[in-house]
Amino acid sequence: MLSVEMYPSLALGHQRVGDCYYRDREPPAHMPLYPSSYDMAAGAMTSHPLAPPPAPSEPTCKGQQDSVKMELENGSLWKHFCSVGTEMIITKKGRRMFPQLRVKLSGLNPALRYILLLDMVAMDTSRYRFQGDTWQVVGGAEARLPDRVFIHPDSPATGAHWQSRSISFHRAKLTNNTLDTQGYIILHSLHRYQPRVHVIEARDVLRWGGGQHSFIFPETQFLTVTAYQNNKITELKIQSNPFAKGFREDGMNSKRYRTHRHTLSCDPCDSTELLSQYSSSSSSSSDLQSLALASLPSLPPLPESVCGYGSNETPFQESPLPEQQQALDLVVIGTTPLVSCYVSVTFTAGVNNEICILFLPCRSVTMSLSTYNGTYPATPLGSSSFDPAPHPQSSSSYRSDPSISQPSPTSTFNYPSMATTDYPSILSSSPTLPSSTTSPSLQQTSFTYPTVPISTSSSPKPLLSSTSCQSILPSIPQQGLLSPHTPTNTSFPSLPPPSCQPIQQNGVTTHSMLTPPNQALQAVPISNQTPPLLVFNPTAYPYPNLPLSNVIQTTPPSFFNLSSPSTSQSHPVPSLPYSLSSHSAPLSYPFPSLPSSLSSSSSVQNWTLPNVSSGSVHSAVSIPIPTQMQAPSVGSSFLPSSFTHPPSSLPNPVYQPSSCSAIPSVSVASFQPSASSHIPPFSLTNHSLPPTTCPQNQTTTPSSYPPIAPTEIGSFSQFNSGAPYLPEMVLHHPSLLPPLDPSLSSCVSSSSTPPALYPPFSSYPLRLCQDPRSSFPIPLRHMYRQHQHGHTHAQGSYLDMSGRAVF
DNA sequence: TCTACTGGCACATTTGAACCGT
DNA sequence: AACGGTTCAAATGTGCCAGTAG
Repeated sequence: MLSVEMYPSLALGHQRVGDCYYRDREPPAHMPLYPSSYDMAAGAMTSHPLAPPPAPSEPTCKGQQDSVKMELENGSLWKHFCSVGTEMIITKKGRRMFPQLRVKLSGLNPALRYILLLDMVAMDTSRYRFQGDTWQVVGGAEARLPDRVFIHPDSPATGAHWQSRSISFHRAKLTNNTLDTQGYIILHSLHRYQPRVHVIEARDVLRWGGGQHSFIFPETQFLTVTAYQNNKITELKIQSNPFAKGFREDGMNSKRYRTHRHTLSCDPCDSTELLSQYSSSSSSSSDLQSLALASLPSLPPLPESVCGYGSNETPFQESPLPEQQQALDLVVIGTTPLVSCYVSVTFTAGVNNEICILFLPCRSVTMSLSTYNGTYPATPLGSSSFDPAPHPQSSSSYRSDPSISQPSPTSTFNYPSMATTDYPSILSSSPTLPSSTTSPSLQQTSFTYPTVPISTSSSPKPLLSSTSCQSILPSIPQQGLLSPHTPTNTSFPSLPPPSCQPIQQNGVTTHSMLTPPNQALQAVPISNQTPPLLVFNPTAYPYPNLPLSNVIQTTPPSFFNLSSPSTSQSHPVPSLPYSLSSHSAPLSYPFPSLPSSLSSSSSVQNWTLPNVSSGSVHSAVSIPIPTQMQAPSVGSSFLPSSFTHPPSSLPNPVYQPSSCSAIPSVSVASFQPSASSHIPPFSLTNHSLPPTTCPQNQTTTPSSYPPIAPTEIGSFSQFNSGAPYLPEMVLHHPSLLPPLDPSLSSCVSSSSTPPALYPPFSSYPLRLCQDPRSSFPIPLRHMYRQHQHGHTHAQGSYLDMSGRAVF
């Protein structure tokens, strides 16, 4: 299955934004771009600012670690929108994004499989309002919502597949329905978000956790709205989106036409005739409409395009790859095409001491990394988990370009005009977890949330001064030279430096996403250059047979492969019975990590859905975690009530999944791919990580880790037999990973272990949803539709990660 | 009263089944 | 019977707008 555990880093959710860097930048480049709202909130709550992480060191294998690059194909369109202020409609039923996120990948290993994910990162903790033609901060952000991730329907697919076509996330939908059951990405209205794309190496259908590359495109950030606020955006959308052709000036549903529709003096039949004259021609409807409208003397000439690109661009092109050809042999594991499923996985290591897997019905291809904690909002901050005060610095990321926007006394919010040069898209080109304490990806741990003055003022504050880049940094050493470790000051200078690329938000050193490439965060054109990799430390560990570019492996391959003597005994893991054909659509994949009774496809298909009302999840699969890693009190089963959400006092709960406590549980022991051509039962041998492998102490190189006896992976040609995966490679940056409670793990008991700033992390369930329409050998759209129209949830209710019934 | 949100509407596009001819 | 092309209807996507709720 999409073992979530296979993708622990994702479980981090928004907080991962901090690990996103412009890899082509030098040291300052790895400063976190944006802390998620969650991060911000967490930071605001904590009274124990994290110590700055060690100064990043130059990766020894820089350049080798990763050459994965991602380009935003429709970047020009995005930039147009960004220059105006991109708004995305969100509805209860879900709304697609436009412009759609269409990217091009390169640098992947053609033989390896990758999973592409899309998620949204809250850019700040503010709520906005469109006033006076500008966006202004009007208060604090809403409570954190369930983190959901959209899995590209092609996932998993080989690198060759991804690189051979443009990758479109046009099927991703945004919703403001917090109770959404379709798996759409849930967002708050009037909030700012930044789309983020993850490329995760999927070693096989059941295991994720290879190198992870996260990308963001600054120009793709947007504000969510339920109705367009800025007319310019509306015009842009109408001009650019084929679905909105009817609203174009030459369309039959245009304002102009509507206005005149009932007042037209001309005989409607005339227009009809005009249209009929061309009805048989190849003229587009727009052309016909134009002709029809042309007959209306009261209408002025119709502009071709508001921005000049609307007519030339084909913004709504589908991915070259027909959906039916797309492969999706990932999400369906354990079910038939007729039975799409939700997979909810919970990381409970350290607390519940087990990993629970929920198989739940679903109809979309999204994965929810439910780190949402319904109780989380209740924080020491008061009524809001977020700092209600508008953070000038938070908006600084939207630093307006003086050359583009006129200074406004009201400090209007202006999106920056995008530079002609593409921004580096890579935020985080690195393994999910840094293997070294110097890993840039851990920069987020440098978030030293200053005690931001909580303003209760209801007066709207300017989102951003159009004349200056606001930063909370008292002083920025130098443009582009601000170290991510620069001590932060809790004070917020009213007058930020004239220009500041590095922006610190709530103490989080970051860069303006809108920073022109030629500045501190100067980006290298994506298309032509391979930005230097700032990401990782040589301590990254290569997967077997992975090219050096992909060697960084800091993420446990899979939580599902938790090795534990007890686990192996109680839940024999069947060997993978299938080969990973590129686009095979597994109709019934036995679930290796499941008890034998549940491993069969039939069992999975008939899986009983959790009964929310009863407070128990019947379909949950609990995988005990090694005792030594267990928290003092561990639940024996996955129960809704067992979700131990981080206390509101947690400094930064979002990091918990990465906590040392979680890693040991993942104890990669069973993930030793070998040269052997068959897949043996997952070894459940518990490979306790020696103290030396403790993330906190991790400064050693891969070579320092004795290879673990490789296990046969099977027919995965991509797996190099010669390079066994080293579980110990899963390292954690001390500053990033919340140290385990000393009592929980010996590895954290060392003197070098920083004080435990985080309580044992709670569960971080992952919910996977599949869109049956994608890549199945047989058409599923019809079935999908039937489900949709039924408005019924025959699958039953299921428990969201927050413990509440979703449906 | 204002703001944000919702649902219905009309229009356009997409999708897939049905039909037809080879 | 199989295949390919065309047609058509339904589903879906989109912005607009009136109404509603807070």
